[in-house]
Amino acid sequence: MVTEMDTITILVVDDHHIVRQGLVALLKTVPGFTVMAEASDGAEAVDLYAKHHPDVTLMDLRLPKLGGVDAIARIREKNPGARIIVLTTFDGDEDIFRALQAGAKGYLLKGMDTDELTEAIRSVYAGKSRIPAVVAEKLAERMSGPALTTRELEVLRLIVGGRSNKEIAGELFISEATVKTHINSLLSKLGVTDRTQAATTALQRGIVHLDS
Amino acid sequence: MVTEMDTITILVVDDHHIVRQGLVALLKTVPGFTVMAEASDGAEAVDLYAKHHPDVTLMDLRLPKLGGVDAIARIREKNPGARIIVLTTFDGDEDIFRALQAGAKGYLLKGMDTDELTEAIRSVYAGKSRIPAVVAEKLAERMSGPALTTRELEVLRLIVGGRSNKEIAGELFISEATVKTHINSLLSKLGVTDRTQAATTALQRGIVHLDS
DNA sequence: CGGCGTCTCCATCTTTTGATGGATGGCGTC
DNA sequence: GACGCCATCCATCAAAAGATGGAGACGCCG
Repeated sequence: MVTEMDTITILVVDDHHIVRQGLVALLKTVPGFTVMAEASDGAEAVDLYAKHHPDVTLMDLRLPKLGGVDAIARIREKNPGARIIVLTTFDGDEDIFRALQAGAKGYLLKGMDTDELTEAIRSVYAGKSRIPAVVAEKLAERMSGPALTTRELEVLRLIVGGRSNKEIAGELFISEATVKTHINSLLSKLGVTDRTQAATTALQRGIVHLDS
Repeated sequence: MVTEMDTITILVVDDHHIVRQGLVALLKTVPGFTVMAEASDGAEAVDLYAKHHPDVTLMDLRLPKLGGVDAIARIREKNPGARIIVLTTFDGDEDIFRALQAGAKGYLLKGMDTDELTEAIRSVYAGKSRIPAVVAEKLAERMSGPALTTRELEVLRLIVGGRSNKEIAGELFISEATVKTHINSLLSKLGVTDRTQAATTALQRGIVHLDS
């Protein structure tokens, strides 16, 4: 139960200065919310969490130095009760999934209005978790397929990297035939029929990222 | 020349509520800047520009209804003197290029600090254009290669869409052999060796987008 | 006009890719 | 330990993709 008197302390984590400003400005208008700290990368987020122990943390996933997912994991490692809301411009399902695995309690899309944001913060603060319908849907879709094995993921990453089967075989020290087997199973797991589709859907679903 | 007395009126265009708030909050702290209007999509941006004629427009490229590039083009069609700064989280070179083609005078990345932002606004207001080094570099890189033809672009889009050569041939009413020719030339223009690389670099360079 | 560039189109040959079927070894459960 | 389960590995064969060389159509400029 949250009384009118309580003030919810918040840590904001985002590498974009403008977004941080936006969140602070937005949250300042809501009575009962206090932004107690701001971090611009994952490592700083971990430090600031340890120092301030905010009630709720709003965290972007794409962060320099230490990724959002890892930051969440580290924070919750030492503070299992940490209430963290992921706030991102839709990166793809896989990131959502991993963030929730790592212990995020909510997942919000930038571009939501103030009401949605404040309501989510209050919900999560109250111990509930909060996943918007769009996200839940994507999540369910992702769940449908079986998970890729470690090897399959490695191969997939190399495919997205533009390597040929021969090159993949060389880099993984396996035969080209084996590479094909892995490709075959990952193709069927992803529900596609060739490597190009595998690459694009992997990117779309956020299973791998283009490092630009 | 800008005197101390002048106030620069600004139109902010971004579909993310939070980003708009951030910009407004940020700009409010700078004396001489006035955010006179905010738009959340391209169509609204065009309308509000016509209504207010701001000195400078800050515009995101990824917008609902009417894309940022098109919005820039429409605004400058009627107002050739319009000073527009693109403000985006790096979408890929092609978008930068098209935005500048459409008449954008500056290109900023979200995540820049207040000084860079204000300086860019003042520069553009003064009639100069302002492209950060990172962006200029990418732009030069893009310029290096020859442009894809209309047909090649169509084929490329279908490749990214996961179509086979046979399917592409069917959709474009040409023979499969012809498809291969187009692919061959676009491969060399993109500087890659197969369709998967073509797909990923096309996405990376923002030549095509995954519509998710 | 004549030549030049370029976009479009097509056929043949080689390489790569993907489909299929099957073998090995680890790991947990009963 | 015996069993199934699954990840990993491999070989063979058909299909798709890519390299190469070349032809006709069109606009542009000297």
